[in-house]
Amino acid sequence: MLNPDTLQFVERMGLAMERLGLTRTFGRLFGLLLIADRPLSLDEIAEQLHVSKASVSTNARSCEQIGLARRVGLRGDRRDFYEIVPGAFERMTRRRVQSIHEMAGLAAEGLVAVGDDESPARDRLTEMLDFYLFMGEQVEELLERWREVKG
Amino acid sequence: MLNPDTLQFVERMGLAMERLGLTRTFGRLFGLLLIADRPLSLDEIAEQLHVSKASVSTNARSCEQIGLARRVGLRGDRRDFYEIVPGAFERMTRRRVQSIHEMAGLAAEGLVAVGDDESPARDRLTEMLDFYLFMGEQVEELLERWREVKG
DNA sequence: TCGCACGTTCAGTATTGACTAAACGTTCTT
DNA sequence: AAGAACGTTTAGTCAATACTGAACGTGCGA
Repeated sequence: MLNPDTLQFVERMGLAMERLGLTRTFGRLFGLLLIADRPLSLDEIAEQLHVSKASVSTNARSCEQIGLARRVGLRGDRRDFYEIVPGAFERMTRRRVQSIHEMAGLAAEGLVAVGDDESPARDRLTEMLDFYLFMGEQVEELLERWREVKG
Repeated sequence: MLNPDTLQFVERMGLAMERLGLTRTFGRLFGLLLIADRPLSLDEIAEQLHVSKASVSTNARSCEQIGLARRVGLRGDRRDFYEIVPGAFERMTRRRVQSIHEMAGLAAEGLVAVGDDESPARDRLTEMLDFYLFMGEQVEELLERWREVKG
């Protein structure tokens, strides 16, 4: 059973993830794995979260595919156990950097669409392109620096 | 009428925004205002986007409240016209930096929940806290730098 | 003062999508 | 070989929510 503090942590992680465009259950799963002191099986997760095993199965797998969690085996047990991978947060952030690059790409597309003539639209799109190119590049650098120190 | 390129731009912006947790119509509205060479009225937007004026009204207002667009008046016209505010992308990014700080806060909360004993969970949460503190601080600095150069 | 133009709001609708229960396939165990 | 334990898949349900049409309030203009 989870104590009140961890329970609140799990719940808040659910809400936070929801705000990031993911689902609440996914966030809760991620939070649960974070505060677990050992890898958890599907049934354990389902019980703690009060959701069906089917839901846990899909969510855990997508969590794995995104690169935030991984399956591990425990000797003498043929169940799948899940745990958070080291550097999961870095991974998560890299995913978000993708959207920065996407915005830069969109800006370039927009510049083509508005043509070469000077216009407020062109100015805005130029600002957009500059901003996201700058941000994309710099955040990548931040991740590099982090990796050097901690990785 | 919109040419095919701008139409595609608007549509892709809709999809991109959707991926960021906002709605498609909101994204399309934002995209339309971006490539417009003058402020647009509610009816104009509704016509271009093929959505009801009611939907445009709410979306445009939320766009304004977020700080991405603003209303402007045109002489001899009592309609509301909307345009993108300068620095809208910076604003948008600042909103996303919020979630970084939130994650740092969650990590701190998690550390309290797991207690002082050494454990994998504690290690993970410590890594989480360090990472998001680092990122939050550094990205703020990036925005400062951008503002110095461009703002 | 009426009528019109405009923006907002509200109830209703439709769509999306996450979750559940049950069936299924597979792999161990006895 | 039969049965149990697991994970996955799928059809179906349910809730959330964005959008629509219509009514409403407001202020301008004739």
